Amino acid sequence: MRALDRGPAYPAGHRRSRRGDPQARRHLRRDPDLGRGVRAGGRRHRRGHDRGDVQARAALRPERGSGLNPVSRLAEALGEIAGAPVELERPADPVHGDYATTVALQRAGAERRPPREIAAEIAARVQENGLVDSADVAGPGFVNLRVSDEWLVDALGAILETETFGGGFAASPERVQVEMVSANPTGPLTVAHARNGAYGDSVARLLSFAGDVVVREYYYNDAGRQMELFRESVEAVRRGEEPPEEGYRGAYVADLAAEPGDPVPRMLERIEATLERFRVHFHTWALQSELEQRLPELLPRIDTYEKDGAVWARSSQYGDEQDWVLIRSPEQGGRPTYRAADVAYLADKLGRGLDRAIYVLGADHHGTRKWYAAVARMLGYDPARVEVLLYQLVHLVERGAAKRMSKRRGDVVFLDDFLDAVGVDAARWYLVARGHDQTMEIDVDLAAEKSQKNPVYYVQYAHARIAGILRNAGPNALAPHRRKVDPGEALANEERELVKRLLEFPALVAEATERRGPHAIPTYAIRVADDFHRFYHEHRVLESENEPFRLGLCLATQRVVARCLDLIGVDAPERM
RNA sequence: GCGCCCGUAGCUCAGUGGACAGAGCGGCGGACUUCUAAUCCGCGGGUCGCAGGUUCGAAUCCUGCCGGGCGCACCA
Repeated sequence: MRALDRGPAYPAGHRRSRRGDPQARRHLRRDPDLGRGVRAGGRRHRRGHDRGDVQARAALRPERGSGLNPVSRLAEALGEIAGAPVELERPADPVHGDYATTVALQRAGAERRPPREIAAEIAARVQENGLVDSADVAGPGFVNLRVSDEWLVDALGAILETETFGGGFAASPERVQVEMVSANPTGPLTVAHARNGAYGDSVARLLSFAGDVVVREYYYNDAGRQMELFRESVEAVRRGEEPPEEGYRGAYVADLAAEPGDPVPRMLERIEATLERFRVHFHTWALQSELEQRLPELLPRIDTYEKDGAVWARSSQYGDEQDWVLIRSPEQGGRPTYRAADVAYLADKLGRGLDRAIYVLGADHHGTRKWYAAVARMLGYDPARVEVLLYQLVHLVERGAAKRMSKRRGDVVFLDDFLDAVGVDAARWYLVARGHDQTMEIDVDLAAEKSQKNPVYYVQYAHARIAGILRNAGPNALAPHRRKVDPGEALANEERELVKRLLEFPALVAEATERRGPHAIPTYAIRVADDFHRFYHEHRVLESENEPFRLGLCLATQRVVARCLDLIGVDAPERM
């Protein structure tokens, strides 16, 4: 059993490290996970409320595990009849029934009996039991099931029982930190960073929905060579000179040069504003310079040695491919490398009561996977507590030709411009709808046009249509007594399909979370919208025979659609 | 050379052991006196990179090859 009432996850020194910065504002942040404002700094606040948060969440979570999920319940009941765990799937072809199981095929080998024979026995017993309308054997040994209208009506009732249908499935809730974006403040965020944010934030939202307590953190190097180059570049422009060879250029550098003072705080401010606009809300910001101050205390904790005047981590003995320099030799300046800060950072994360530290990194950093695991081992922590999530890179295409992004040349598509062109909803949808292991192409020319064809509007429209129906139904239509679903006649095909679609949600969202694959959510949301639009087209809701049932169906659909959209950071509009 | 990821319809992509492989976009043709037509219905389109293997069953798992992306720093 994991302790949930440990001390605060964040010591004061790390809550908000930009104090002293001109723009280290202490704004009250809206925290989507904890459902209330959380001050971005201050230990007292957190200590007083953390435990309560977890318990409040637990109380909001009527659905633990598979207990109340109708499909799981059916599978469990079938499992008892079959004498083996049963998984239900939805056959692609409707003639194969509502649900199917391959349990007979799987057991045939061990039992040394023909699968169809086993399937026939199971089907017969299920039929007798009255759990389903019909159970048939098909093909090599599938058991195809058709559920009754009553079962579907009850199932819809179960969906409507809780607004968090499908959530709260974490086996043992954890304190998780998701560190993402973490771009150095040497320029505005680009669409490449946006993929990081869209992906990482959706994973964070999934974990939160599962029941974990999630904190989003942004880490940046405020002291390294890149920052020097950035400041030098701005200074050069101010003097009317060319930026250094390896420096930064582009219109934004000129803009920063036009105003006096350190450009870094202004850059950070812009980054933060862009992220807020992109609906990625950070709780904490970590600085490399602060972590470096703790090196004297932390480095002795790990396995190091000196060679050629530098201090090395013996990471090759802990699972990495090689050893790495932590402190440069005096000839090279004697400063710590970023890997030294990595050590301090991970020690800090895992030492402050976090169960799991998640890094969201572009595929060009895949080499650091073994490094982080090695650091965890060197520090004496279980490497399973460190998770590195990789996403493939974003390529830009312009006029059919690949465009190489380089921030230094200013040859990029900034996230702000991308959002101006396509809107936040379309951008977030687009960036998370592809599998994270898939390289992604963004056609700069078609970005704006594409937005009108983005399936996100199809899904949002389903939500808005339902909102319209519920508005017209009036405030009393959904009072509990009227939601008692009670179809006056046999359910129509479109109604059955829609209920079954909604019932897929718990398993789908759990798998998406498990696999860290939020792209399954938009794919599913399209299916839900599909089924709803078809239903809508065929049947009237208001003033129909089945109005109570259909209103319940609409409400349940609206909630699932809204949940899907929220999980990927997209708005669910009431009108379109 | 070594490591990670990817090759599925014209294009962008779903589909990590099940039944004839799917969607969007693009093309063609239909449907609104109605709770929103940003919708619905129909048609066309694929040697799932190639070759073996495992399995009752493979786009999916294993091996090898071909093609593409990304890494392999006293840069971050």
